[in-house]
Amino acid sequence: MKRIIIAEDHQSLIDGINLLFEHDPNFKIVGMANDGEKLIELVEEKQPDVVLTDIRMPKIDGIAATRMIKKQFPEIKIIAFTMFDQQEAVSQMLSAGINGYILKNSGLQEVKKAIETVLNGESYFDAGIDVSFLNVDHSKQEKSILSKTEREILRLIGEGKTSNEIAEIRFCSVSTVETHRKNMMRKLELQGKGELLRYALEKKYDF
Amino acid sequence: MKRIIIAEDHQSLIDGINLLFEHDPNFKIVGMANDGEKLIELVEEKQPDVVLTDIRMPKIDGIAATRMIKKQFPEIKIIAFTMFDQQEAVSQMLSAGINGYILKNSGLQEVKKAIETVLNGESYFDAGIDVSFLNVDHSKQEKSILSKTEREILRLIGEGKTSNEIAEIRFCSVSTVETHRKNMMRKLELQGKGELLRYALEKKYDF
DNA sequence: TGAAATATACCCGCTATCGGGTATGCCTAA
DNA sequence: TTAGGCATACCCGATAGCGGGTATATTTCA
Repeated sequence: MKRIIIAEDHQSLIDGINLLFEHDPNFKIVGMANDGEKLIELVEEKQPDVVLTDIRMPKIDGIAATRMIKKQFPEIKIIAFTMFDQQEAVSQMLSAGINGYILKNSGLQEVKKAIETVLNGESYFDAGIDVSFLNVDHSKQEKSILSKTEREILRLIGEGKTSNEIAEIRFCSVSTVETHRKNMMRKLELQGKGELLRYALEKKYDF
Repeated sequence: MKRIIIAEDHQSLIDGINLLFEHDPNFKIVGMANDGEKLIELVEEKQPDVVLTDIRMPKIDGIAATRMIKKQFPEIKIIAFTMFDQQEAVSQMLSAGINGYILKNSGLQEVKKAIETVLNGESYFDAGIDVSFLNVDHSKQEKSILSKTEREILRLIGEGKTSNEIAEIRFCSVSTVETHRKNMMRKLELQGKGELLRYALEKKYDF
């Protein structure tokens, strides 16, 4: 009998998955969390076979939670259950050591299939996920590594701060902030007005 | 035996609700839709006792769908099932003639309770909803949610398109796009250069 | 040691976005 | 019937963000 923990901030969805496994002797839901912090606590306490987790959650997000769990319990299988089908989310989750990835607009049978597959030692990826980029993307990520200051500024950009505000926060000139912006854009091969903000928001789980 | 139709773009949630009523002789799910258009068709065909609907859905949103259904079949009870607890959404839904309003981060028991309550002729509002404004703010409900065109443009903003590109895509003037931008910023009470992009990115998975 | 990366700061110029308007025709809800 | 929301489109002015530079001091590491 395989033990499962679910982390998901919509209780209605947790209830649904609960019902799915209620009368199945092969699986048992041993814990449910509405945020990442609770998830970590539960995993440490119960040490389940499989974790099903959302990405966007209060307190600790799914990517950070996955990293923490995989570090402590590498044998626990983790499946991301989310509405994101963005490449960024998928690749971040992959680097965090995820075993499967399913989308919420798939049915619950997909959930069951994913759990069975990862317990079998294989990976499971929803058909709706574009995995074609996985071969290409690896080389591109190595040559664009931001420095500490750049990441700090990128984080502030992601928080909605303007260059002016960032300069004030960091006690430096606006020119310096702008230079860092430009250097980041060059490194990340971005172009256009909002692209750095977009990048900051999409990558914000890296910090 | 009461007949229910569900409209919701996350199949997993539909499956969960389905499981909830599967072994209950008092209720029967007679239809499921993944968008508003399908919902209208289904309601006309099946004429259920209760409709459970999301607000943001493809093609026709829940508010418009509710208006259409209530116009044709005023006796059908409609419950909004959504993650929005914004006053605008609640008041729009109220004026559309909704009978109940529950949030997705409530449990499935809440769903059952809501359905039973509205079938009893009463209204049901989730405890998580701020209804305090209903008595006070009745005149002030002009803070509506975004229109169809506005949402379309917001989606394109979220995809990184500039106003110029959006104008080309939609075969309209740049001025029009800019006006919609400004109207959205007014409605959403946003200010500052990147805020609309930020909003678009943060909300884009909620559709 | 010396090249490369990093952090700091400035220059000029461009333009998309934003904050104010105004306007007109259409459609719907009260 | 009529007020209000909606979609369309324009005006002006301000400015933050970007593109393309240059410059210098420090740190890192091969």
